[in-house]
Amino acid sequence: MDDQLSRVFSALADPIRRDMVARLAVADAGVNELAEPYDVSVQAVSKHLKVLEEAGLVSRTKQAQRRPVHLEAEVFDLMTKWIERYRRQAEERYRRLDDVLAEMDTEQSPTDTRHTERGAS
Amino acid sequence: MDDQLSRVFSALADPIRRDMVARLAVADAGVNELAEPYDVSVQAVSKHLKVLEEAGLVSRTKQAQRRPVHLEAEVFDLMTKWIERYRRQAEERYRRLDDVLAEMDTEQSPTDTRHTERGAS
DNA sequence: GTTGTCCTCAACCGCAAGGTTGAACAAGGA
DNA sequence: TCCTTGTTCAACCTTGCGGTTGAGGACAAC
Repeated sequence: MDDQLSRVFSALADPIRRDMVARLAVADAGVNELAEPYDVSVQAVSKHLKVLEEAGLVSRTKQAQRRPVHLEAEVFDLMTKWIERYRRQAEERYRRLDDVLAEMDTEQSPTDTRHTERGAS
Repeated sequence: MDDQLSRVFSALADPIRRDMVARLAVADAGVNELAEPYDVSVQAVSKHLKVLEEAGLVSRTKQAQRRPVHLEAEVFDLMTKWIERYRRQAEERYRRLDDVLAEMDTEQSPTDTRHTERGAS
């Protein structure tokens, strides 16, 4: 858990933290406000926020005695880049494999053995 | 750690597992082959693969006594969708905020810059 | 058969993560 | 001043994760 990518993925592995990110995408919020929907203590939520902050996903600005939490969307790019890189690489592999198979089947009927694409929801 | 999204994020939070995914994007591989570069036992790597498999990121096909590991790229879409959704939402917020600020600038004197908080709604 | 290779299962260990409660701190309001 | 609100810190507990070693199962080669 040393590099940023690990911290970001790890931070988003928790359902509560993902939900907090989802809500912070709509509007900034204080800790109490954030803690309200969940069945855990405010201190637990404060810990979750610390994790998100250390991952670079949120920032807290001191404002009076409140500490509004703000979503930092830039870190998302880090993940997206990582994901897209290897997904594209894998898809490229399949494409090449399909080419090879197609070449082997030049005399035969062109059966499409391509992998299912973009299924999940 | 019940839903798939949590499993995927959690699986990719580990540097070794991310590296295995990176290598599997290039070519399928056996467990020993995968374990070779790392300074851990083969059993540990086997456990890592189990985590990746339960996250739906890889599949293992029985082939003789070997069990080649294959990367399943579809699950990446699950993450990308989640990430893009909230990033877009956050960016939309900033865009609207900028519009509001621009509107305030056009209607008021540009010396009024003390109110810079990015408040909710 | 026996051996060797590849892999997984089981039991264990150390440590960090996520939860709790109780106390403390900072700042506004009475 | 004292009280209330919002938040964090500290200590603790339990669970799960990543690592180990040792044993065992499946299959190819001999």
